[in-house]
Amino acid sequence: MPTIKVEPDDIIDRLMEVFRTVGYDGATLSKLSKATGLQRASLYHRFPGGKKAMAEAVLAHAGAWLDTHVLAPLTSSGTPQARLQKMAEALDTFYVQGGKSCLLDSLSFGEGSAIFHEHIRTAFAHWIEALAALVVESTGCPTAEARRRAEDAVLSIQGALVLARGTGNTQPFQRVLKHLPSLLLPARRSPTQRSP
Amino acid sequence: MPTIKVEPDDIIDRLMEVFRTVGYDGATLSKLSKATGLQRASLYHRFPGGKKAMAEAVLAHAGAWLDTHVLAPLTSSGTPQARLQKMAEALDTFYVQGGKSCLLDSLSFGEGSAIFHEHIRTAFAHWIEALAALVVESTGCPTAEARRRAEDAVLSIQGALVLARGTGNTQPFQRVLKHLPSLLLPARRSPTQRSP
DNA sequence: GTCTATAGGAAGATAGAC
DNA sequence: GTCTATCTTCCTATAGAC
Repeated sequence: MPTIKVEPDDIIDRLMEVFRTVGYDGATLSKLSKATGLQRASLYHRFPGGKKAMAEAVLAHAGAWLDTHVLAPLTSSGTPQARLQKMAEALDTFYVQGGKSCLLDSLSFGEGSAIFHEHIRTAFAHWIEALAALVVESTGCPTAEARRRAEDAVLSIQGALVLARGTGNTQPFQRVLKHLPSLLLPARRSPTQRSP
Repeated sequence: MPTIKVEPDDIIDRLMEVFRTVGYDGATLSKLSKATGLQRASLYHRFPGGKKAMAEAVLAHAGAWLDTHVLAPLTSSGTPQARLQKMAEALDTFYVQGGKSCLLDSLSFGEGSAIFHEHIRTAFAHWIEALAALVVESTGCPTAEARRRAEDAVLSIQGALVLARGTGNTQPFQRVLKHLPSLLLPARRSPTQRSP
């Protein structure tokens, strides 16, 4: 146990950087090797399950991060605005001001879609449920309406990341983060009703 | 010239189905061959530039579709609501009620990101500009505000597709399409100002 | 214009030395 | 725990018959 343990989190972070940038099919062992500084065989020593196991470890790491930095703040004490603010700050860091893609998007194409579909599905579900619960608790609005707003929030974040990747413009992402409170906790008038 | 011409649009459609589902890196010649019913060599006969040329043809085809079914209706005559309705119907068809992904998303990962970035960037730009022009023309609001609303519209569509692919739930996509008029042409009150 | 056959290389994965 | 060397499979792309 006195042997120096090479931080596995560093490795995971570097693997994640590859998967979120090029997707599952694009993440070749060569790229993963280069990104981590480890030879292919060394990666197989740490992840006997190969590339699939690496992506699963990355997804698990991101899931834990979601729990800690997004879901936990949403259910903490403090005003709803403060809790959303915590989440927004965490997302801003995780997505590097909108410049990095979401694994839930990049891993849902190609071979990854079949392998990780259940994991991706539950990640979205937990995120939406936590936001909807906050909306219900804070506004007392019906659960169906709260769920719609929560879906809109998550969808806006994901869309802003797609737009940022496609255009190089991260302003929409910043704007979405900033307007999360007004989207989720509007002062009055049901957003389902629109003017004549 | 009397030789029967095998519809190239059918081929393009089948190629597009592969690229939008698995991305550029995931689109192997085997999958493209199986999807089109043509052997690899036959695909190279039609697309001497190989896989890259196939994806470019698909992207050009989608770009032409965008011009015809999205951009043209937006600049046509008729009420703004009617024009947005035309666009929404076209998008609903193109994305198969939210069940299919957008090429601008799937082709922006991995090797495709470098190859198609400029094409993707301009596609987003034209789409947003056309929507912003409609907003300015219809509401007379400042161009900066119109552009924000246009970005929000595109971003919501993209995010809804990501969410649909991740969760299997296409209701948010349907809701986004339905609420495009209220998002882009709200009756009153600037959306940048939120209540105290 | 389509096919079979194949070249040449990169993919994921493993064996075994150190 | 990391490495070099290697295996097998699959990849993109081409040659040439029909």
